[in-house]
Amino acid sequence: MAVTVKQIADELGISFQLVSAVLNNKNYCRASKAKKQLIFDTAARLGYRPNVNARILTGKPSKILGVLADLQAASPASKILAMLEREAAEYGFRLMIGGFHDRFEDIVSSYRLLLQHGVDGVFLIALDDLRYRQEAEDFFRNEKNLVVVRAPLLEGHFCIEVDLAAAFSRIVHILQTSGRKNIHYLGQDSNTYQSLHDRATGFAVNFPDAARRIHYLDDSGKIADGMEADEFVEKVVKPEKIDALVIQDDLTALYWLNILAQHGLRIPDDVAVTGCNNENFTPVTVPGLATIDFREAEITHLAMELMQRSLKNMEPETVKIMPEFIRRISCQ
Amino acid sequence: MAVTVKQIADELGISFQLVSAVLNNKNYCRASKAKKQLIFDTAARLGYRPNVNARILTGKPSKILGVLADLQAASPASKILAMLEREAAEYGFRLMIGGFHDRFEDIVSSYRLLLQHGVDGVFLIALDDLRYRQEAEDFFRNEKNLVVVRAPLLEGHFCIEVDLAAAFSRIVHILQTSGRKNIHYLGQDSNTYQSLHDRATGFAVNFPDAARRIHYLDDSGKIADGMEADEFVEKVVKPEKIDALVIQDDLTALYWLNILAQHGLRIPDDVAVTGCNNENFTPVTVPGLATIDFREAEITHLAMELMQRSLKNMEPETVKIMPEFIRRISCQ
DNA sequence: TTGAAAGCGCTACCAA
DNA sequence: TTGGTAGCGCTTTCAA
Repeated sequence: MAVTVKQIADELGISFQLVSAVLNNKNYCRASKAKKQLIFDTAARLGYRPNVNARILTGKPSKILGVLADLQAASPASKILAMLEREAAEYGFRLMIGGFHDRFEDIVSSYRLLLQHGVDGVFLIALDDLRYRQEAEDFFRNEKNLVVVRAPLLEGHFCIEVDLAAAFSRIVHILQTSGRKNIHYLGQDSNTYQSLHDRATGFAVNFPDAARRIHYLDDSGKIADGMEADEFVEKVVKPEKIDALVIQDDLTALYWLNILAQHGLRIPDDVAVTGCNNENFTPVTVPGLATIDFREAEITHLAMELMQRSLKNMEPETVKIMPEFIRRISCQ
Repeated sequence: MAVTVKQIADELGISFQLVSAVLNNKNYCRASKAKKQLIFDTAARLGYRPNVNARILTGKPSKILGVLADLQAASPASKILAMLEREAAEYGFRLMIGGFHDRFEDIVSSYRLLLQHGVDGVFLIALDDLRYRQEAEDFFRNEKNLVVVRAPLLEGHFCIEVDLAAAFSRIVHILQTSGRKNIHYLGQDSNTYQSLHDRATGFAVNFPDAARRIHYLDDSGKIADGMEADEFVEKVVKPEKIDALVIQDDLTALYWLNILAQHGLRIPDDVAVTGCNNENFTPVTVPGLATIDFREAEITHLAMELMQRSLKNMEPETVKIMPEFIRRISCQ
């Protein structure tokens, strides 16, 4: 059995209330120095650990933060969770996970469960699905202490916006500056996922004729009109002299890196290639793959910062984070 | 403010005890059918959610499971966490995270904190560091409901052993069967990390002359004796006619895939290459990289299963999981 | 300088 | 078929 304040009190023949007051350094406690020391010592000796649930019950903050995250999503959500745990621990918070995937009802029930456990606040991470935007807006409207990370910006809440559109626009700019003349985009169609949508949008702002430069991929890796990757290289990339491919993510980029090489195109000499996500393998591809880093460390640091502000009842705000372009040989 | 049993009771002019008894379907409750229905309806209408902390305080299980995990570790820990969350949710459990990294004190304090929150049990995941083996053994000796996943097997606890040694031994066997004559191993030195140690050990059991077949890498990617990778290919791989390289992980394998290709060696014709971890990029390397899958789905399923048994006070046991070799072109 | 009392929301037993 | 009582461990106010 865990040690309680009462046991410490009994041990010393005093009241448990005094013990509590002393251990929490309460200003309403005027115990003598000697007695204080005695209490501290006994607590340490007995290995006293306050019962968090009892404390929460009296209305104190739980120091638990909920994390609503789509952990099945692409890698950044897991990365963020890992770093967030560290960050939260620094401020004395625990993380409780509420997973969801694909169904908005799961988000709702996960969120409710987190509240039942008395979490002080909740991070919403990587709710990337645009179909739930309105529902989320409605459901969370009156909730307190919600910090939204990489998800649809929610009115009235603290949000961190990872500006993928700007990042992709910047890639185009860099490619243009380094002399690329015919820059195209490869990625999945973006009606559903905000982060995919943003990438294509960011790419597009640079071109009046963006439509013909954007080639959508279907789930099997083919071009959306049914064309195989090989065919695409021979019938589109080569004849049209495409000299730069901006690709939605590193995994897809790695795939195309290889396809292009197999067709005799040299990277970056003939075609520059860029990816996104800064996956662990990008430094060791051949050639090293230029990519975009989300700056998860900054994101999680900021997320905790915003959570603190929220807990202090400060006014909600949206902060933009500019992902970092990591230049590597594939786009020299 | 959250709705309480008392509010429901007041609303209906009855006692809150009755409400509690009815809502929990207690056998000691003999309320009339009509009243029961009334209580259920009112609870639903008011959106009643029981306060978990109060419930825990009365001694009921918290339905919270702690996860002690090194989230900074290589990918499998994050994967396992994500899947474990799903699995736990199926059985009505929440997960609370206690991170640690590199310091055993962190494990201890994280563990204590989890206990303070009244977790029903704790998963210990990816404590890979052999230096802590003894400390862990001692510290956890008398703890209850600990399920150890992919970590040093702990006496007296439920453990899941991912048999990497067997998997690496099996790779060697497969390579031999398919005619490879001179199989070598590349990986980091294994004094500290159990999982690295296991790989080399599994490789070694097949050879009386294992020592000369194992080449340790230092942190910078060089061979431990200071030789550069390029040099190694020219001075060792080619002259010694090494025709298979078993490599500790996929990322390192990808690196060597490229090094070998740059030196004119064909894969798999001249040299077969295998990795480990089943990282997302292995299907799209050139050629596709043979690898080892930890079978995280089975691991997490089993982990929950063992946790349930532990909660039922069944006898601790250790279950082995055999990782799956995924054959791809790199080792045909 | 200290202790008694009340209360957080809930469960469970017992008496009516 | 129901309500009273007690108690989980803690915090805080108030009285001594």
